[in-house]
Amino acid sequence: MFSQAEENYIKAIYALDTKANKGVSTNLIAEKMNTKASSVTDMLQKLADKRLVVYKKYQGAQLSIKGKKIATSVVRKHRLWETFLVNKLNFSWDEVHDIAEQLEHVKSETLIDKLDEFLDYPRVDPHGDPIPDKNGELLSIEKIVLATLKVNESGICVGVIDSSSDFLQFLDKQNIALGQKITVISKESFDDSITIKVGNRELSISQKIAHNLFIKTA
Amino acid sequence: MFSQAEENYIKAIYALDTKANKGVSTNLIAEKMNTKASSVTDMLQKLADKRLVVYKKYQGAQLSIKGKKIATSVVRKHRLWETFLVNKLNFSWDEVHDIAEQLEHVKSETLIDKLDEFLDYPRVDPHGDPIPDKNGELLSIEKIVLATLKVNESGICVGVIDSSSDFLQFLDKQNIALGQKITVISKESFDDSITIKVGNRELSISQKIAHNLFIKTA
DNA sequence: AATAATTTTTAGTCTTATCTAAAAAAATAT
DNA sequence: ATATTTTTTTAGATAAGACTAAAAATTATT
Ligand SMILES: [Mn+2]
Ligand SMILES: [Mn+2]
Ligand SMILES: [Mn+2]
Ligand SMILES: [Mn+2]
Repeated sequence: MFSQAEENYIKAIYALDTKANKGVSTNLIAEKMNTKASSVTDMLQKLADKRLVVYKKYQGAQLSIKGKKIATSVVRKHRLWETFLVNKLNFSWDEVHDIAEQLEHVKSETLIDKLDEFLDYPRVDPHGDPIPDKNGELLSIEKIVLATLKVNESGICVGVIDSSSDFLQFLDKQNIALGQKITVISKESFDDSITIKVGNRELSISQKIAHNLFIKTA
Repeated sequence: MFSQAEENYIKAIYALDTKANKGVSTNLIAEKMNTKASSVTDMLQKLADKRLVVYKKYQGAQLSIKGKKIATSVVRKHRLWETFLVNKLNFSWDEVHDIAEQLEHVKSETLIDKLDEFLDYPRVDPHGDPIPDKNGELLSIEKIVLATLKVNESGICVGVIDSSSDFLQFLDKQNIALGQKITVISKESFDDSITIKVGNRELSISQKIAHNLFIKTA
């Protein structure tokens, strides 16, 4: 069994590990986890001893097969709990992250299996992120960033990149939600803002926002 | 906020605190928590510093008002989660204790309020134990131990004292469950066993079992 | 290629929660 | 009233996980 601290580090490495065959840097992990680089080094050595991570001094960390299994299992728990909180307990999508951050560490295989069943095997969480199945597999829907859509193109909003409370509440205020059709009306080159149609409303959003929404095109 | 360790100690003291105005002894707490007496002394000193416990050397510990509030709030969480696990996730009553032992430490007022609502404000948990309300109040149903019933008397089974897996599974096997009517048919003085009628079956139970079942008489 | 800046690691501390062994106090027995 | 036994506390260690400050390695700049 692994400690909450270990699970959190592994999850962070999993989330930061983008480019293949390159270790995730100590500083990146430290920033993500709000700790100091020295603490990260300590933990990486411990995780390496346990073969959860491949780590060589000054070369960052990569998850081992075993480490990756733990990562997906924690992510699975996190996203299932978020789904529970929103779908069953009527939390809104901007309130659930911190609670799921705790619930994801509860130890019980059966619990998660039963929760999965209770929720009717959801494939995505309230933020549009895929939920790994029991074997760690997750379906990857092809989705693109809204900013890349051209004028007159449209698609369905299927996810957010930034899932901070602030951003999610902003989307609520603008009545932008997952599942909605979004059409690009025009693009302003002088400030990179975009005018979109959501439902029957037109609104103008900034470049930054357009870069934080995932769209699925037909 | 309090650590899991602190919450567990407080809960243990709460559970062991029976006779008024007498501190709970160090050894009793140690036994309940599977730790050593010296660890308990350490923690009692810490809890006393934080005014959660009234503690004088060699005189055991008593919860302060503040300590009692924490205790009932943790018990409330424990029992609500147990209820969730049994009523919503279809766990059986002998499987939920260890999971609730973890879930009870998740920090979020709102979470527990919403869970309470989702469960429709249950008053007792799957083992018949009362669930404290938001203010820490718990309804005390008058219930007596089955062993004290006289021949021909009857009542409804409303709780268990021992809630170990072993005992609960034994009850399942005998088809004894909460809510059932139990009538005492006869008592054997040579081994203190009792013959009872449950539903339409008669069965003989030992003294020990009769001392671990709560009955509510009309 | 040498120097400067940045990143990462090491060394040493701290806190929490545990333990063992020994000392002290309280309770029990003679 | 002593002596013995039991309970409780203290003293000293250990492990996990964090921190600061300093040293070492790497990367970037001239
Ligand atoms: Mn977490
Ligand atoms: Mn999410
Ligand atoms: Mn607990
Ligand atoms: Mn219970």
